[in-house]
Amino acid sequence: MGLPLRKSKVAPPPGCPLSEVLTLLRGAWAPNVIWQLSGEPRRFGELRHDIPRISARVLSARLRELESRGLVTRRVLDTSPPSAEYSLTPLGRELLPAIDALAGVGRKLIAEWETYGRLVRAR
Amino acid sequence: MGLPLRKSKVAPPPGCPLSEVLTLLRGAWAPNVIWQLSGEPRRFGELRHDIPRISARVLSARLRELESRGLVTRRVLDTSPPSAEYSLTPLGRELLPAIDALAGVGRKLIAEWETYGRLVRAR
DNA sequence: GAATGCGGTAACCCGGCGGTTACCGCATTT
DNA sequence: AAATGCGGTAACCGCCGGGTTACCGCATTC
Repeated sequence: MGLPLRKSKVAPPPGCPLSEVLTLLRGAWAPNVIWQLSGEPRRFGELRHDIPRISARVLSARLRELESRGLVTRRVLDTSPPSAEYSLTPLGRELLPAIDALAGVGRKLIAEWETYGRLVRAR
Repeated sequence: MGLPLRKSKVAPPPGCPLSEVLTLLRGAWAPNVIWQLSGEPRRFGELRHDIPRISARVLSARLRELESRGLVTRRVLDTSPPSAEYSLTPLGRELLPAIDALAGVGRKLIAEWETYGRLVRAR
């Protein structure tokens, strides 16, 4: 016989908060950009240089996304040719511990995959 | 004059760990699936029911992904028609604190967006 | 015997994301 | 005068991720 459905006890949506913040990290290169900004402010060209395979198009997109969500500030420098400097806002910095936590799990995942031969094929 | 390039001081890649774990969370509905599994084990139909708009195709894909990475176990129950039960592995459970941290930031983000009228348009 | 519910899988299709290329104005360099 | 570097943007384009639909075998229910 089939089993009766058990109703979920956890809150209906994970709350959008998780999804919201994941949309920010989901775009290509987003984590790398944030990571690069975790230290000193960096200019567009520096970011391009430090994330070698990123395209200007996407870098620009990511930065403007993050800026519009209040995680990153853009400051135009009075140089010529004009250059721009990006840095994390305090709000943006709050992501760092969470990112560290994720990275920690990532390390464990990788270690585990290596010890017990990798069954991983998918993806 | 243009500024001289400053070289990045942070490790070249964020280490793949972050990227690795984000690939797991990046697929549609992945966070919701994990969240639902954070309590008791759940069956396929229950998951479909509790994540109303997910399609069977994607639910199946996410579960097999997570299983192949060692985050989820699948147990076939001896009932008829046969049913399957999914639960988080210990490794999978390690994600939960990190996810909580992200959700925490998510809540702050949302709060902030609401207090200071939302400039958010993108995405 | 037909319909229903279980746990999926296969095929099709469409939109959007991201890579590539070309181009912008401006100031310095050659 | 031409080329270079800065910080981008616009247009084009291909791919694949996810939604939709159809279908599977099996056992119980009507």
